[in-house]
Amino acid sequence: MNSKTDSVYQKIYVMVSQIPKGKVSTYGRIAKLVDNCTPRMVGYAMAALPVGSDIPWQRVVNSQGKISVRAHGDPDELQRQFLISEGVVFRQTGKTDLSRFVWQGPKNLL
DNA sequence: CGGCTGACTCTGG
DNA sequence: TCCAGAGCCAGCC
Repeated sequence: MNSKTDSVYQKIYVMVSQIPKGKVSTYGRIAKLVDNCTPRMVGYAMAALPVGSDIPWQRVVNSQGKISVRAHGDPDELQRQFLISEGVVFRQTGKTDLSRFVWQGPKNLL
């Protein structure tokens, strides 16, 4: 991986792409997986994604296990539908069970 | 080079 | 449990 040619955003996109179906991850967790990255950077990187991108941005939620509302792009309810169709269960509070669906990271694959 | 933008997290009340 | 404020940094004009 040429991290020198890849921007921080690109690293984030690659990391998000590693999230398996039926699992979710948080901005903060992705940030810890990516070197020199902060939770905001992850959010900003997602915000820069075009609609219908190859990146499973839908599997990224905030630390509360809830879907963050965005100004542009796909609506939050669409993101919720995507996760539900993947097997992720949402509580009536609008939050998902992170202790059950959160992606522990690539180390789990090693 | 300077200013604007933005899908967050943490802490305290 | 919910709400407000502060900290934070890469991209793109």
